[in-house]
Amino acid sequence: MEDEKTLKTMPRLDESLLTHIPPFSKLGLTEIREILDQASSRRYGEGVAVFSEGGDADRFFMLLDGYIRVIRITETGEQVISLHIPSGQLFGIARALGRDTYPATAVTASEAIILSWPTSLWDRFVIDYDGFSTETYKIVGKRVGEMNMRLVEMATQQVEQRVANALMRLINQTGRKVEDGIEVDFPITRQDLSEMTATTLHTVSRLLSGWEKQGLIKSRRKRIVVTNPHGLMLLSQQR
Amino acid sequence: MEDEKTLKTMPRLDESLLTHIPPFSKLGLTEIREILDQASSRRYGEGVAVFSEGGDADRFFMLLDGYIRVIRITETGEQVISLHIPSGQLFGIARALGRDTYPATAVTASEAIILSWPTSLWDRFVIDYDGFSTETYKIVGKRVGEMNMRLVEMATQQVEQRVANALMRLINQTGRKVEDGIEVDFPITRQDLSEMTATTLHTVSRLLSGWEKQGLIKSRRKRIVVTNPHGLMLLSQQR
DNA sequence: AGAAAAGGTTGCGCCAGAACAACGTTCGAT
DNA sequence: ATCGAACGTTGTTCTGGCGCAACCTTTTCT
Repeated sequence: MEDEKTLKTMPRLDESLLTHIPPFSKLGLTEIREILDQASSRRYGEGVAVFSEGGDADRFFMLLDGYIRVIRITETGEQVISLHIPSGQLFGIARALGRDTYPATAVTASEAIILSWPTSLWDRFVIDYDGFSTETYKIVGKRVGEMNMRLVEMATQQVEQRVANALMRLINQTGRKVEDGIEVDFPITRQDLSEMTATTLHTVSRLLSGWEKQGLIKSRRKRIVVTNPHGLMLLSQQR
Repeated sequence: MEDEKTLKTMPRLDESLLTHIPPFSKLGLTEIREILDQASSRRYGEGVAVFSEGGDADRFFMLLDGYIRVIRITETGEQVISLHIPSGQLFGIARALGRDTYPATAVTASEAIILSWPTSLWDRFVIDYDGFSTETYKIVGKRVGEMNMRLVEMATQQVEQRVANALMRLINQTGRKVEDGIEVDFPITRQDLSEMTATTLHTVSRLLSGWEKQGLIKSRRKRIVVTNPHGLMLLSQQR
């Protein structure tokens, strides 16, 4: 769980890694080259903490491949998953929100490849690269919007709707087409889903069993395939 | 509820209005003068919508006096209060998050005096006034932090704790000292509190009655005085 | 291979708090 | 002063889903 910092600066990162990613997509190749030359790259195993709540926000990150879960832990030890980050997004950008410690913990939900830069470079990026700031805040805006949606959901919806919603969101954002439907693209347990929807793993298990009987999903250990997205959507909206 | 736009440009707004307010406090008097000269000022009655969810984000606002409630309304017509904004803060800054419509509705929780500028000036402010952007994002960061806290609360705490928390937050952020304690500085109903904490007005009423019997608070219609903040805090933390 | 750990299922009892209901109180309008 | 609307209280009933428990299945470790 401890992340021993083995930051290796890869001698040659391919420019094409970034050319289609929002905060960089408006930049020229030379600029992207500059940015990459200052980045560290690292592979993380599944379930590893990239940074921890309260820690010094000394670096910011870009997820090249894999998935990241942003979690918070309460005084009583319960976990709450506040966000999933798909590949191609910046995260740990405390600096952009005027913070100097990380407000939450980031854990890899699957194997991941992550670029990072020292936070001291943030201001330089903002100044030097046109559009970088604007594009970044669009991402922030989206995340704020998502959090807001979840707040409203938690305040007004029943457990079944919330879990259905969470699952829909997962397959929309991180779904991968498989033969009989769309599969959540990283290992996910009942417990994880319960921590995303403020319920217990038991309730999630019962719901998934029910849905499987209705032919909406198929699931095996840590894997969920949604075979009938439309049916699931109806569930998430009903009432 | 409809707000007929009677935007009057006040001939002389006092510079001292802004000199101690974060995004402006680092600016010189001439810069503040410039900013004020471009602002419209308006008084709003209680319970008036300043802008509405989904509406064109054509202006951004600064609350000079009073309180603003940021609400969202679900398909089924339920309200959820997602934020209270105290005087001295910017709001409706959709532009800062790369949005071109307002993501929520802002309603005055009390009489209010509000400055506003056309959104087109936002970029100009960011460019022209040093530190404006940074200070603004600190505010955004704080709000994101608050939303996150509420998410965790809703996911892990019982109703009693949530309501106690909400009340603590209200008196900390907007409290006004009165003879026998600290009073919430704007009219607030049981319904309002229930919309902040995802419960019903009945449950809130019962809780407040209980707390009053325990000597923690005193309340009359639309007014709540916390007479024993420490005791309330214990409640909000317990378990 | 065998054991242990992690993940998943299912049954059952219980209770916090929602839903429903009826009534009291305060405020503002005329 | 009267009336109606908004706000608040309190009693009773009912249920979603949590807590607890027992057990099964798959994966990982040695």
